[in-house]
Amino acid sequence: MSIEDRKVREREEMRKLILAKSLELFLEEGIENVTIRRIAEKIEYSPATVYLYFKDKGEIIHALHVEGFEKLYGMQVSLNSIKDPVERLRQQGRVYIKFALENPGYYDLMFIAKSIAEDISETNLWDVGQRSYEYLRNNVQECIDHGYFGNTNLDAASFAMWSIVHGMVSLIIRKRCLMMPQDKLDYIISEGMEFIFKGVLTQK
Amino acid sequence: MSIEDRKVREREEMRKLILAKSLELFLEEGIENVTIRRIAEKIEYSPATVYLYFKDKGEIIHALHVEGFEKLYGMQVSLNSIKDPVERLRQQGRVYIKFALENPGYYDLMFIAKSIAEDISETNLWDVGQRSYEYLRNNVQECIDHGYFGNTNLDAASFAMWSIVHGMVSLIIRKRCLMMPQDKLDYIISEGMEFIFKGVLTQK
Amino acid sequence: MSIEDRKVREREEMRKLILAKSLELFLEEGIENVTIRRIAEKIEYSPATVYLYFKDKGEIIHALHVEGFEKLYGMQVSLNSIKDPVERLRQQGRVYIKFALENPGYYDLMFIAKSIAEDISETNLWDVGQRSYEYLRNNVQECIDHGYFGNTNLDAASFAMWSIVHGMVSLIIRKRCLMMPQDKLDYIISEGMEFIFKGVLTQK
Amino acid sequence: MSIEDRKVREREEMRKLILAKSLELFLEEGIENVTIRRIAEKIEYSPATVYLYFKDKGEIIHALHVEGFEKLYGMQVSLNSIKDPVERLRQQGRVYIKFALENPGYYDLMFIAKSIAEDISETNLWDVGQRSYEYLRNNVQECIDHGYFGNTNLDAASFAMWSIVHGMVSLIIRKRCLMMPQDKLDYIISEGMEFIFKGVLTQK
DNA sequence: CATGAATGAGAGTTCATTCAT
DNA sequence: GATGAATGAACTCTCATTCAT
Repeated sequence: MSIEDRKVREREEMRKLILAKSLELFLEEGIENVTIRRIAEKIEYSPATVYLYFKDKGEIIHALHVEGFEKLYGMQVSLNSIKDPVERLRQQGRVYIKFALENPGYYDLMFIAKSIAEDISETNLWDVGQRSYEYLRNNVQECIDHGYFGNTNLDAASFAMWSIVHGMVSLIIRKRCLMMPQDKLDYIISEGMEFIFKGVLTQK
Repeated sequence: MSIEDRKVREREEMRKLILAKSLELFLEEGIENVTIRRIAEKIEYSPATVYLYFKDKGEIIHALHVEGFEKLYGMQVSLNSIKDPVERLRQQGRVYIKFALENPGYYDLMFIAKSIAEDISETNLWDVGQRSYEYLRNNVQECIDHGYFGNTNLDAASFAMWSIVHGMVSLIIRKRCLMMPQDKLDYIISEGMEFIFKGVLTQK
Repeated sequence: MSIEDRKVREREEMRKLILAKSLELFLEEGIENVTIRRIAEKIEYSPATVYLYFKDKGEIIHALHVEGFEKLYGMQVSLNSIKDPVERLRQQGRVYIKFALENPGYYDLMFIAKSIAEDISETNLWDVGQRSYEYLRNNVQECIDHGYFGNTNLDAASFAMWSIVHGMVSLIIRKRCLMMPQDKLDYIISEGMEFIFKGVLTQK
Repeated sequence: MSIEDRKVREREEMRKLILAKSLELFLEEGIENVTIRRIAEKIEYSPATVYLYFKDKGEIIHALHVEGFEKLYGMQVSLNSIKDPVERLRQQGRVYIKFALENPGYYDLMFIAKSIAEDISETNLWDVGQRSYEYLRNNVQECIDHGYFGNTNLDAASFAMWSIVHGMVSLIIRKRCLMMPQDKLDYIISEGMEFIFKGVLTQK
């Protein structure tokens, strides 16, 4: 039994290694420019070896996708303990941005990259992504229930809240903010968030 | 003279045809998957013919880029006549979204696509893109001058306003909103915008 | 009649222009890297125009070939007035080297370039080249008749004399002498020639 | 171990096959007309396979270059045992000609072909070629030291000796001697060499 | 398990050449 | 006479993928 265990474990470690290095490459080179060859080089195995662990390039991307969504969801639920729905929503925004800027490779794959999008509807991939949106939506509902946000439509408010954070991080990740003072980006982000937040909160 | 005129016109039309079809391809296949060969197929000419009108693939992308920014800027300045800076800003948001959703190919290239970003800083390409951001920033400044937006930092507010519209359209263009009722997207967008807008306006 | 004359003359001038510029290109870029496009650019006409004056690239090369041989032969016969066959041979060598180093484009084409060689046997191209060799051979025969060169075989001596000059200039033209002091090349050449010449002359 | 050995051997054999066939092509078609595709066809593999053994076309040419110079140098040093510098020089000439006519592909690449020449000075490629010339130069110096060759300049004599052999073989390799009786070429060469040699030796 | 070897397909690009105007 | 437009064929090189070992 223990031999088999070890093999399973080793196999799992190899998969993780491949995924980790692939993610690095995605970020460095852009998703379309990542080749099996380059991944193989990075893990210091032959290209053929990669195929022993993943059916093809698509499967690697898919796996990273799932990982990313799980990581994000994990960060989200860690805020469950915050009772006040408004404060929790604020922190949700903060944590979302944190996740994106600390894991731009994952974020790119999950919310920006193109080639993936088509497959999402075909596979059950979105299920796992869906959870995060539901989570946000529930949070917004709670805020509404507590009397904040005026009489806003739930979906509209949820989408708006998602859009503001996604807008910020995706502009940064895709390098459309190079004209801004890079050392003040953190400040601009949090002030901007607060600017939006203060506004939507005061709605009666 | 008219013969020469015709030739110039035909040449210009061919360039436009190539650009138009290229843009379609960018949207359908993603920027990295657009090849000279595919463009040639789409316009029903040989690959070599494309090179008679554009030096290389980069020039095609660059041309589309410039076109897109000019189109957007044109739509922006068309709102100059609106006196009230707040109303103008609101309409700016609306027109930005309209541009993006009606020209997803251009928008993708300009604000989402990856491979382009690096070259932007090198060429004077960004100059023309810069204008649009400056335009927004000036509009926000005017709003602040008129006493709206409280004591918000200019850059933070500008970035936030840009982020909200970019967030919305980029999530839609990159197909991350497929779980939402597609027929209600327009409603969700405008309600969402209004939700944000009402909030930021009331700030003292 | 004079109109036709003018046309013929103009045509001839155009051919000369094409040939001259082609020759420049051969030298600069290497014979294989000369393209009709580049020739066209240099004469500031369209590529199609070149085809009005020459059937194809091969014909241009062929024409230059003939020109070159005629030029060389002209320089050779200009030494006819020298009575002493030995002195005449010495000057022949000098003039051959002079021709090669002053017209490296022609020389390359005539005696070094590859792609030409095959066609030589097929066409009557060699006839004109042949003359020059015959000329040398006759000169050597005269020297032998005058008692120089000992009892050497005519063909062997002729070939040797040709080889020494060809060896020198072809090593230089094809850049195999870059390790030598370039400013002393002229000296090395003439001293080397004299070294050989003095030797062969003294043979009884 | 023997499996690995075999693989190394097979790899080496493949490299040799590619080099050998490339050399044939250089000779047949001229260096500019040798394409990866043609090489691939000749070895009956796909073009991509060639890239498994050589980084690019340049590397193939470079490898052949080095091989050629080493082969020639090897033949030169094999004459070290000859004590008499004059006799050694005579044999040097003979062996140089032998090398060239038995390995016209190598020789062409090393001393005639064009496109290579430029790179020579840039890389350390010439170092290895340089040796051969130094070898000749030293031999000439020895002859001078022994009182032969009169008061000739060292460089002039060396260059002349090199030119005579290079002239002969390059005229033959580049097919400029088709008008001579091909079956007597060997005789013409050796008689011609002797004609020159006898002469330069008798100089006091 | 790991891989070296191999390849078909396809990328961007350039060329000599033709032809209608 | 001159040319703009067009193209088929060829180029170098890279990639995802397979398979025998």
